Amino acid sequence: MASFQTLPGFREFYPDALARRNHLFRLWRQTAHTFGFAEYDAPVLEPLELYKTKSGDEIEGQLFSFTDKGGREVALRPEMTPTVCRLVGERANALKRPIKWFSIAEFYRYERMQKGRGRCFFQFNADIFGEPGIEAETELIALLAQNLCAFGLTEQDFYIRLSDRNLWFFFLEALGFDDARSRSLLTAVDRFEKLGDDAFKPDAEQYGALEPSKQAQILAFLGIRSLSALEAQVSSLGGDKLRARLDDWRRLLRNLEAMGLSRLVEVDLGVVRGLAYYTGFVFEAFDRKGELRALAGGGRYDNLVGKLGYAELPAVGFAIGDMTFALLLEQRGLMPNLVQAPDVYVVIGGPAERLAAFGDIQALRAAGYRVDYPMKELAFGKQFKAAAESGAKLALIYGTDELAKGVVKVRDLGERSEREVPAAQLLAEVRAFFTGGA
RNA sequence: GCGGUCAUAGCUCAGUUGGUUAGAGCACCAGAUUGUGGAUCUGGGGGUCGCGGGUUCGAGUCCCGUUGGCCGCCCCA
Repeated sequence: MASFQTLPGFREFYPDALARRNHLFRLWRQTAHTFGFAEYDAPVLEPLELYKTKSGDEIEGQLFSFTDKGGREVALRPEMTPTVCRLVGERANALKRPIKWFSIAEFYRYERMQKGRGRCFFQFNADIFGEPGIEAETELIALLAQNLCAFGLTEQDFYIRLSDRNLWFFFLEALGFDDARSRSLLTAVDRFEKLGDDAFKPDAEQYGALEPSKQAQILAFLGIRSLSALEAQVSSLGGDKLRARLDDWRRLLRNLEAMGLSRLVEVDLGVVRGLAYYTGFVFEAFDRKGELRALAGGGRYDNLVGKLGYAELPAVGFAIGDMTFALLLEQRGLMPNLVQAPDVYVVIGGPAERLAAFGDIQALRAAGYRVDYPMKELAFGKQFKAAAESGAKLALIYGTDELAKGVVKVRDLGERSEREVPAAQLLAEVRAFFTGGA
């Protein structure tokens, strides 16, 4: 046996696996269209600098990057956000607002394999550009929810945690921290769920120990799980920025409630989402059981288009990864059986009958029916077996008798009934079966 | 990058204290079966036991290395 292996972390899609993948893509694409998002695509290979500009030089260690034959430093795309920012930035003045775009694409990261994470994966990405208000967040959170619900997932299977980096900064400012210290504390907040109090150690080492009362306030803020608790804690601090931001929260949650999404969305200020190019609301979808890594994540990133050298343009976006999502669907028994069955299987008596059948086979295929037939001469018994195994609804029988009479025998494989149809009426008969039937 | 664990047919696995030519089920192919159904029976193909080295009269089995999978840590845009 040849000894070529698939590269580590890469995936092959045999027909059954590709059928499952396509099932995800089909519903995601369909859902995005119902929300009025337009699909785009872009290069798999980009200048390395694009990602360094967005995420910093350290990012290179996690990229598939190399120097091409023209001496260019390039990388396989690890995410879509910088690319879509470039696409929009280039034509920002010519695009109708709001700009609502989505894509389904493959990404590459040079990382260690883990459950729900490989070196290549697909993501559904959706972004709205040009809308600074919470209307954009409303639309995207609704799209995220529907993109999961479309598969039969409910509030028992997943939920969306909603947080806000602005609110955190305003809050920490009100507690008397400057911007740098606030960032450090946010890192601690981000890790608190995993590390507990140890999460604050790096901050304390750099800036000195945190006053216990302030840490208590931060932890209380982190623990907020409802709008009313949020209002209570913010009102005690006062401050115009906080009050205005709280109003954004009220309006966003009211929108989501009106859309019937309250059960799916939870206030959770523990979500800050790692590398901080986010500038406002952030949200992540998780499975309810908490067994899997994040299903989806996103948020507002108003500075990124400008940072890449274009005119400032507000933006919100999120992505859903295919691996964790497929795991969840399979766990919940929501991955349908996706066998590709023909509509019609043709049973052929011999070489002369085969030639007669070919004309009809082509005509039926041209009319849009899935038609299959045995490639070799086979006994009738075997052909009917093959017809049954294929999953076809209908068998067409071309035998010596039928040919002599100028008819085709049409057998309903479900009901095990059959009748003879004049050859000229075959297409009409098949059409009647599939439109009138079921 | 670090740690744990595993690797025998396309898949799931068995393989005795190291002992002839490495097995089963499923799947695949063919026949029984040249005019009617997913069954059954019979037969067949498919393995340098992940790869390399070592110990031994003898290694799928023991030892070392390596590659890869899985799980976790770091990271997670």
